[in-house]
Amino acid sequence: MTIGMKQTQLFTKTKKENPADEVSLNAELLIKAGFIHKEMAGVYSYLPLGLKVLNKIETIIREEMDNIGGIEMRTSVLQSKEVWEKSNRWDDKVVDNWFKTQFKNGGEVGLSFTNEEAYSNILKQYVSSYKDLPIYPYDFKTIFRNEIRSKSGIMRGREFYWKALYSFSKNEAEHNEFYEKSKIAYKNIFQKVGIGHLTYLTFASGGTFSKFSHEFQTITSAGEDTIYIDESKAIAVNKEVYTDEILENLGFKKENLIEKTTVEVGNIFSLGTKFSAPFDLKYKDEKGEENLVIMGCYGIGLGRLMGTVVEVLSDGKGIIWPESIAPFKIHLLALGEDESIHKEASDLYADLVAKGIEVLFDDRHDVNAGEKFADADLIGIPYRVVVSKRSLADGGYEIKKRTEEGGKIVNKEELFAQL
RNA sequence: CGGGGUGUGGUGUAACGGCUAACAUUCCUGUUUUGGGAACAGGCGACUCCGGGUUCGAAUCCCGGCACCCCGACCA
Repeated sequence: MTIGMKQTQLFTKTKKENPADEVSLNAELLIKAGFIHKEMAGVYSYLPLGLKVLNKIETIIREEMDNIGGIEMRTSVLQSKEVWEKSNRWDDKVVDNWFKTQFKNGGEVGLSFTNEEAYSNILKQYVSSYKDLPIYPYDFKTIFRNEIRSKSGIMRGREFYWKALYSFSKNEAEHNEFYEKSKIAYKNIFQKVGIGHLTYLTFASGGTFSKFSHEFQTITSAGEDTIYIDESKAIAVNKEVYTDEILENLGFKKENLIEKTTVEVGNIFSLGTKFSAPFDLKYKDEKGEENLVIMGCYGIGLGRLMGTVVEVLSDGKGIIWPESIAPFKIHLLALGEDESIHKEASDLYADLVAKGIEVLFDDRHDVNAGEKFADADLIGIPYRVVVSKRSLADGGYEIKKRTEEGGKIVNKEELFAQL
């Protein structure tokens, strides 16, 4: 992973004007600050700074998935028609948001919009005994959905990057045990990326094999969901299952619930045998009897998560990245054209990189202090360190948190002691 | 997919049916400046989304298409 980056090498530039074709805050800020580029409606490229953030989110998720037994792999983007016909999800009448294309010989092929079929099909080759289970493979992958209408910047795209884990268990009890573990892992993830205080485990409609699924919903006006939160229990109910009967079953009291607009940043789902049955995914138990594998799926959209963080954490000047997923820890600014200042800043940059501290170095010579400050605020790196004539006269460098107004002067030792 | 709106230099905007499509920003040159998008001077950059039509004349009006945005529907 890149530790240091010089701004003279970073080709992106900040913009003063909001893009005319974006309304959502996340898209406005991320485009102005140079994190993403809009290719078309619902399709964005990640520029160097944006990719840094995405990679950090990916690392956090990977750690949590590995912690609960996840094992990473990567399924193909091009998907076989035959495989999807087994679960009856190839037909456009069943799934209407497929992106499909053709081989030269005329055969049809799909661009993956989810992974249940791919995993079931692959694991059919490897799972045959109770000794093979449980297993928890997962993907980071680009997914395509032919949405009729995309919206909200990177919160809902036609192409997006996600993590999908699938659990393969011997029985319900084993499945439930993992399902509960996954809830904790998910909570950790949202906590780590800085939106834990706004994110609620939410009961949502389940499907064929379970009464409920669980969503992780983050409070933001940019969201599309409505949930009812019980603060005392720190859990919520999605509007789609908000009925008197269900509230009673779950032990919610209506008068304790607060309605909020939220965005679904993750969800976990019990699949039962919905896919293992059509794929004939079975194992032999200790008695030699065949049983269907019990499955679950666990998804997080990384772009949406990144967009949500921006929606939730920003001010009038720009983005405020949590340190955990900021593109860099430090934004080092050299002010003025004086070569001695740039030499000093350049040495400090080298020291920071040598210590493994991630730093974006604004080494531009011909840019005013005010413009550098404005850029730093917009980009939103947690610590700003200024090297200038004034700071050197005062005895060192000025360090300031993005969230604070004033900075303070520190020498090199004090600076490193803080980081 | 229903309804509404918008397409003009890289970006953001302006222009009555009528002069060489204007302004700001970005970018380039130079001078000055360097702690909150600084100043001055000069310069580059546009098939006004595409295709038709009306007109002496179209960025402007009409028709068709495409793209983008918003509301709704939809959303393993």
